[in-house]
Amino acid sequence: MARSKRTTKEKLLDAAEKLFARRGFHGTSLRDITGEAGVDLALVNYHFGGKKPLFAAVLERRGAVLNEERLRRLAEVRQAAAPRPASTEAVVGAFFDPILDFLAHAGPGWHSYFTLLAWVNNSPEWGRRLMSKTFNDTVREFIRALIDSLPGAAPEDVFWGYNFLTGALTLSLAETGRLDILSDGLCRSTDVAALKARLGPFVAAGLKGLAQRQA
Amino acid sequence: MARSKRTTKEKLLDAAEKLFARRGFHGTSLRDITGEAGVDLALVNYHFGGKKPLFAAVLERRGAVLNEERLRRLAEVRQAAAPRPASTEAVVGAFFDPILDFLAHAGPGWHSYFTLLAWVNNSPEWGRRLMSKTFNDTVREFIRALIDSLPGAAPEDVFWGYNFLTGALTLSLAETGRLDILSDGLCRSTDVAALKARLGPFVAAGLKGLAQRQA
DNA sequence: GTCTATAGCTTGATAGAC
DNA sequence: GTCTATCAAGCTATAGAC
Repeated sequence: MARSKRTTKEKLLDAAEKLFARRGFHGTSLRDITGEAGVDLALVNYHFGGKKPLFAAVLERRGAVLNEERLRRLAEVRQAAAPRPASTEAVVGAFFDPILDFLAHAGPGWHSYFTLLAWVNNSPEWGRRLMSKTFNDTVREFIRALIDSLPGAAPEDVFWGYNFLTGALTLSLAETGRLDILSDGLCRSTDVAALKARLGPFVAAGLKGLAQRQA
Repeated sequence: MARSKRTTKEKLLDAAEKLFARRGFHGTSLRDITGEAGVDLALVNYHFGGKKPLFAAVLERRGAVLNEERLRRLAEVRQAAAPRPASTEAVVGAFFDPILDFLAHAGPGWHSYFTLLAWVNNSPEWGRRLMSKTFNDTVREFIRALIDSLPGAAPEDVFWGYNFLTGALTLSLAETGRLDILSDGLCRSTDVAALKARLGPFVAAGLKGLAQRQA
């Protein structure tokens, strides 16, 4: 969609997404956002009713799309494996690949959204309420699929494994640039292909190792 | 140390640590901090020179202690394995255990510090500069040990593996409570023993899986 | 729907008495 | 070292013209 044809609401959502991702909720002012969007300050309250509702709207806008794509891919890998359960690798792929594919091919808006998601997921202040609201149903479905894929695994181990999995993902999405410094430029935190090649294998192996551990 | 014998500087560091961990840098005001500490507002500038230097001082106070303990344990596991390199499991343990042991036994200050570390590590705004300054030397030593423990692994894989490892750790340290909700109370994100039993096995298995992946 | 103007408050920082 | 008092700037939100 051309820049000029975006509505005021979309301009505000795009600008807020970008700036909240970089500096968090408290580090971004409505003046920053309306300045970036090129619209008047008062329109935030007209269209969204305040700063917090704007923040929530940013999170929800792409959340539904992401959930839908994830569930579509999960159904796909389940069907391909039926009547056996889908493999751990396939389930993990259905969870990560929508994000990694959007990141690689779907423009800067999705990029900022994922950085923001990383920020929210790690925030004691926002993480529990906002992440749960948008993602719980989908995530529970994936955890069920993971449990099915790991015969003999204790559910507790899979819940903890999901926690590690999402931590590994979200730090990668935050793209702090720390990987670049630590590796002296050998790795780049913006290299989605390198991430995609490694995140799945790491996590699938980790989950399997966890499932086999002695209690 | 008794509460009354703490110096003003220590009171400010303790209060800042607690509040920055909960709401981040921009979400915490100097009035919040001096109120929590029970000291006058103007003393932040007298003792630290401003809000940002106070934030940096909070991060550095316990960083040196953590680095020292980590390196001590790394030397220990290396010596125990010599002349062979220490195992992946042992290196990963030397990296995680100081944090998990401090978390379980060393009081609320360390607890807040680790939550803050999780926040900083995932922050595009602060992550690169502040984490690198305090932790790069130690982390590079651990990555060297991981490479030695994984014969045939490409260094790129180990750098990415370190990224996943620290992501899994820091999301766990953030204690967002999301795990509790997702698991309907079966797991608690504050359960350090449960975390300690699972994080090492998950990460060691993940690193080994990554090292064996086809290029 | 958009804009101007501003209310009402909080922020980080500091000058200066003690 | 500590405290009072205050400043200039920034903040969210809103009333009201257009």
